[in-house]
Amino acid sequence: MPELPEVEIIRRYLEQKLTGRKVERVEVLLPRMIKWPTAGEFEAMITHHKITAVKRRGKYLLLELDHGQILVVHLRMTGRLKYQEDLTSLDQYARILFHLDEGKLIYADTRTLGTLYLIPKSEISRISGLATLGPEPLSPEFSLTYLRQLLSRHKGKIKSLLLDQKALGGLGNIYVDECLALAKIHPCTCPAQLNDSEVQTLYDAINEVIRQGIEHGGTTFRDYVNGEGKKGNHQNYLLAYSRQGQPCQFCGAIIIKEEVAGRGTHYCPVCQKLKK
DNA sequence: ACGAGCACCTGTGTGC
DNA sequence: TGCACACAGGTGCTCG
Repeated sequence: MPELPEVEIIRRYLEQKLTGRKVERVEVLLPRMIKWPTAGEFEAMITHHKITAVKRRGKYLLLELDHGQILVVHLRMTGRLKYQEDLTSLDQYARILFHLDEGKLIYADTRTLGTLYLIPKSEISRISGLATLGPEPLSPEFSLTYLRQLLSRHKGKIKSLLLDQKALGGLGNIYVDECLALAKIHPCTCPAQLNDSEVQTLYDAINEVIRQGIEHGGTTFRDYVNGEGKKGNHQNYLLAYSRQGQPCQFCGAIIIKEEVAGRGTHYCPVCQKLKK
């Protein structure tokens, strides 16, 4: 479900609500959500500890605790992390409950594909997806030079490169389609074929799409809600994603959907022509 | 190095 | 109405 903008929106809200809170009790309702350590150890090691910071890397949320352990959460497709004052309206798919000294933190997940870890800060690189995460849009590490080098080395399709978290941390299927639509690049384009001005356009598009996604509170189709349980607004601003059959905002041609890199892919066949 | 296929799960929308 | 099937904001594995 959530990509970088959605996770960042959740982080910002949870940071306000959770920083300084103490965990008084943990209830793991579905033990297989916990990848490390065991569910029992997970409960015991978090209990009685304070949350000192709420951070994010790519699509991972990192809740730092006062004893040097970090609660790492990846929401995958349908995970939700919500703060609420009490349990009067508990999510039907609640999988883990954190009872705090003030309020509750709920991990809910419909498809249960999400992953949670508790790991010492110094060993965080044992989570392979985190260790190999590439630079994020809007960060200093994501420079034009970096993107240019990335593109020159990759032999596959541009879409699969942008989805690769080792290349770039935080983009997912929605925002990749949006970046390519804004930059007017066909998803099957061979990255090395892009000229300097197209690379610059793509670079700006990636940053702009992510910036707007955050500004609009993320994109909600069905499951995504922010830390407060509310939907995002960016679905109202999309250029391509889920707009198949509707007119392109730039030229009026009909947006099409087909499979690229194993994912449903939406683009304008006129603006985003494949260069040969 | 890359793509394809599958696995992990559950819910929803579609067509018959 | 019921059933079967495709598909879904992600990632990691195997295989060729």
